[in-house]
Amino acid sequence: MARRADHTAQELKSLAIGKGLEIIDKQGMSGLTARGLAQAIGYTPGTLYHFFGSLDGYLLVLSAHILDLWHQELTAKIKASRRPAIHTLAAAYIDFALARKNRWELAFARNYPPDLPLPDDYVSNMARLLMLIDQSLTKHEPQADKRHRLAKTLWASMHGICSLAHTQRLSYSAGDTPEALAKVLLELLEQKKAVS
Amino acid sequence: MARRADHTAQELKSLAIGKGLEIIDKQGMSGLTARGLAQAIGYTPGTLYHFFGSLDGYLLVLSAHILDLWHQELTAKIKASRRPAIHTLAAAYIDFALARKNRWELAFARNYPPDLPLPDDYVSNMARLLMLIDQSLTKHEPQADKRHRLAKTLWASMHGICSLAHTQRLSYSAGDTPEALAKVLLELLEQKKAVS
DNA sequence: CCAATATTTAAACAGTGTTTAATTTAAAAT
DNA sequence: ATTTTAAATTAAACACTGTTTAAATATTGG
Repeated sequence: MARRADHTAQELKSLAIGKGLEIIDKQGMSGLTARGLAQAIGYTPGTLYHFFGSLDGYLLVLSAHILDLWHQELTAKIKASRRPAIHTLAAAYIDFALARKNRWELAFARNYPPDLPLPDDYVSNMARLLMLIDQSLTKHEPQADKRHRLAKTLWASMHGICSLAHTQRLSYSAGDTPEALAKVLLELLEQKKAVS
Repeated sequence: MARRADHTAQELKSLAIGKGLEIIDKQGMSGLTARGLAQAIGYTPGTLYHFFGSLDGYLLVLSAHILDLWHQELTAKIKASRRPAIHTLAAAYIDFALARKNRWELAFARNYPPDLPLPDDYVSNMARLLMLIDQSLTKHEPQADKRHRLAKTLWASMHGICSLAHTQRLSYSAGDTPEALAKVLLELLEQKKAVS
């Protein structure tokens, strides 16, 4: 058939994204299967493959959407807070990774086959998040190229802290919580300020 | 049967670990299946389940072995090098994560069901690696509890850098390689020294 | 030698992502 | 208005996965 006239191509994609987000929030990554998702939106797996190419293709579109939602939240939080943006961002990253770990796992930690190209939306939404960090570091590093690299380093470091927490590799003994480690990291950053 | 007398229980376990390492090096994680491994050592999947409980159980034993091998390498490298140990360790971590990415992925990045307890060997071997970092930081932070937390933070940061590189989320544009980011991280550490 | 226990296997179970070919529908062309 | 043409949809099968089961086989201790 051409489409069933129930939904346009765009409607169907939105439907799949919305329902997928719901499933992931409730059941985690392992609860999201091609058959399950297809049934939940009233279609069959073949239709998903027709529009998204593969389950990984679909997950990358969903990831881009998650990054977009989160970027909106973050900009609002930065505006609303009186703390330095870099502290707001660090706290928000940890909160996201722990409180919405299923979204975090999909958007930040999932591993895809290397030949599958990342969609433009995913790449640009990720770059936009990195820019938030970059902008919060103007006082620590005025030089643009150095600042950009510093932003990437801090982003990767926060990611590592949350990644180890997520995979149970961070023993919380002696109060070594993700928050505590992030504090150590930001203190290193502050001392840089004091020197330069 | 009781065992076939081909191998004792210990021999069979060693056989499975050795062959699994070989498979992972050559074919990556996706190449290591219960059926494939069983056939490669001349047994059937049930035997693996008898000794390891589950495939995840087996993979954790294999991970502990990988950590052990790598700890030996690192101690040798530190002894052989005249550079500060922390620099040797950072370079070695990146080298391991990139040049032997399949081993790194299994030992450091794989996610297990939260109810499955990590074997003692795995936990202690991981702690031993962390101790190497800790020991290399005595000049940066003489106070033991603070130093331990600093070690964890640096370890997590290096892990994050390699994790993002592994999952293709680190655009290498502008020369932002894992090595370059590690350099930024270590510079932050050096400036701490200058202050305290 | 027999009974108890440990090991091993074949087979089935319940799923997974994906591909195929056939079918249905809508839109475009005549 | 009718016939092409193309797109969307489905059911079914394919080729795997990890895991469980029950039966069969060996080895060990009595």
